[in-house]
Amino acid sequence: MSSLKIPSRVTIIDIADRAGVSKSTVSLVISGSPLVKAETRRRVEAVVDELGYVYNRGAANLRTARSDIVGMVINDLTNPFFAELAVGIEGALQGSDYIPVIANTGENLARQAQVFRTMREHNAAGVILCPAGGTDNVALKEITSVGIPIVLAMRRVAGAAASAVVPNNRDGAARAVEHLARLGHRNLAFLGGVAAMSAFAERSGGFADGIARAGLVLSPDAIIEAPPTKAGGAAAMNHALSLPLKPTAALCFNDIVAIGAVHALSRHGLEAGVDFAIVGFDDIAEAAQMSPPLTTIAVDATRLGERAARMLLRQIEIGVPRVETYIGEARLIVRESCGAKRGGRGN
Amino acid sequence: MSSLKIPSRVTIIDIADRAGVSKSTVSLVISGSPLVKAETRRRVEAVVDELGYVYNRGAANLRTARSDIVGMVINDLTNPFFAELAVGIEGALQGSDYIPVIANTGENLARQAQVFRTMREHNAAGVILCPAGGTDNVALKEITSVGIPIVLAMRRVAGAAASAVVPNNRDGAARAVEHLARLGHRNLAFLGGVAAMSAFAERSGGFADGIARAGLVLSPDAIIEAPPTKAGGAAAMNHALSLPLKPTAALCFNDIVAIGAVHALSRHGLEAGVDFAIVGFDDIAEAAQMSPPLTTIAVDATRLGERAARMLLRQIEIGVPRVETYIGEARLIVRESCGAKRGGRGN
DNA sequence: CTGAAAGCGCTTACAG
DNA sequence: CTGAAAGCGCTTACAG
Repeated sequence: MSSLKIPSRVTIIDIADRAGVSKSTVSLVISGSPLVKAETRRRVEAVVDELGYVYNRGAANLRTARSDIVGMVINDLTNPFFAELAVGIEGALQGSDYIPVIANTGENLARQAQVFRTMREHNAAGVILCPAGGTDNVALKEITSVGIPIVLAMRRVAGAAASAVVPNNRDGAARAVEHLARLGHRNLAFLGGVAAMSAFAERSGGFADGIARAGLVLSPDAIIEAPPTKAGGAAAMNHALSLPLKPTAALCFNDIVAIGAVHALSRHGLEAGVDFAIVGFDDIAEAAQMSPPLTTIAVDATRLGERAARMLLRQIEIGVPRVETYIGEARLIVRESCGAKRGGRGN
Repeated sequence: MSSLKIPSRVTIIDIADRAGVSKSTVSLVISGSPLVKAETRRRVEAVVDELGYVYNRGAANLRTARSDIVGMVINDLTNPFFAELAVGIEGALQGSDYIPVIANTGENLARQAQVFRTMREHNAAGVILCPAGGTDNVALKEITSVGIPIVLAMRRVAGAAASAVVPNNRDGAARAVEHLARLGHRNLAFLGGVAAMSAFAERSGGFADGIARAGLVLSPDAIIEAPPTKAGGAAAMNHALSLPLKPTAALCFNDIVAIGAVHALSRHGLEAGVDFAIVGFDDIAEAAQMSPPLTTIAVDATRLGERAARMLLRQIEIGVPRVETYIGEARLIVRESCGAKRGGRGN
């Protein structure tokens, strides 16, 4: 039972005393300044090792009025899609001088506002935001008005002149519809998502594009809003199946919705990929594992996260606010839920 | 194009000047001290609002030699299981005075050491660690020796007197084996995981317990190590199927390994739950979605994360190092991959 | 109840 | 090439 002694922190003054130099010199050594004579540097470094000195970033940050904290503010971390995005962000920040503080807003605007304030109290160098549904331009002002760079990820904010990294939702959705049309489907539905999310407008817009391109007509009740959850997906599918002109295929707002839709289907005695074609969106890990494997639009969340982080880093570096947009690709991944592998509609 | 002016930070001095008090008084108001006269408080608060003052936590932390940063150091954030754990931790930290800095070590010890250093440079108030495989007691010293509380999550570190929050791996594994034995299996394998991980010792140990309790004999080559990945799971299953005494059932180190094992099975023309019984471990979200739905041991990652965070918060509060352990429950969830729903072995 | 003063651990012109 | 000094934005005894 050695009583563990907690040594009070070693500072540059301790180093200076021991090495017989001033703390200015120690500071220069630590920051790698070329001004310091090699011999002096060596002596100081020896003492640094000897005393087990640890740099105090908080003190340095205060002095320089900078910060090495970056906010990673995610709308829903329980969705594996956003978790992947977070992994990408974290990965791209490794090796940079910044560390990510993470916050899960759970689509809650009040919580998001709290988080913004915390970021400011910490003088965050920048923020990557997957905005909670309903986030508006004035909410972002809390961050942008003080010159903190912000990069939106996955979702945009209406009317905001903010940088963003998003997949090509519109194009991806249109391609999914074309694929379904090629398989012979004439009556399609778009399931899930709510209008408050920018991705909904883009994906359902692409759905409409695809319908038009395929020379089909867009039925007004073909677009069925529902929360982007499994339950929402199931509800939307139930609604679709009750329609007078019953669709034979659906593009879902995201993979989670698609999972719910597949469940609802089977509760009706219908099998996805055989009796009804389903296409998801995102390509989360589960998509390939589920039964039947889900045809979906892959957007590569990890890569989008990396992009967002790199964009933020660049903006922090240049120091002046700047609006950039990166549109990532959205690729159709054909698996079995659309029925393509079984030669089209099974009925 | 209004050129956006970035106002230099408003400080308590600005508030003091404007309110006609000293900065000491402003500080007292901000910290909610009861000493301040109500009238003075009101005046100061009005100015705080008027000037849009934002508290500078970095400055306060420097002065008080405290910090509100907590490290969340995760071995593999791409595994949805650990992502769920992270969600639990973050959730429990909301409303506390601490914010989580996240780092994904990717099972890399060098990276983990780097992260520890960063935590010290930030004077972290505490650390929640899912240790990278192979982490030893001396690695933890970097954190513990300076009195920073640490809570291990999911994995222990051999010989370390550190607090930990772990599921009852041993018991869960034993129960899985009993279940399999009840279904008629006599020849079982344990697939995946490597000895460097404490969970491997515990889960494979529980496997052995279960074998003994069922009155079976533990074949020396029944425990097949492999990386805890899909590829590892597939490799382990291939190996198992090449054994002279071919097993008819397997407990897998975790669900990811189980997914790989199921794939390998189908490449051999075998179906999980029909030709071969599979049980996973963890109960990640995919487990219920996959085909066949995976029988597994649920450990409730989110709740374990919450527990770990609350334990850490308590330790930070009491201020003196203390070793506690929380053992979470591990419940058998019977789905289809074990064949129970189809009446035992299908052959 | 309020203010003056010291100090947390750094960095950065400025002198020499 | 190195040191003395000022200061980042707070908190906290201490006096009054």
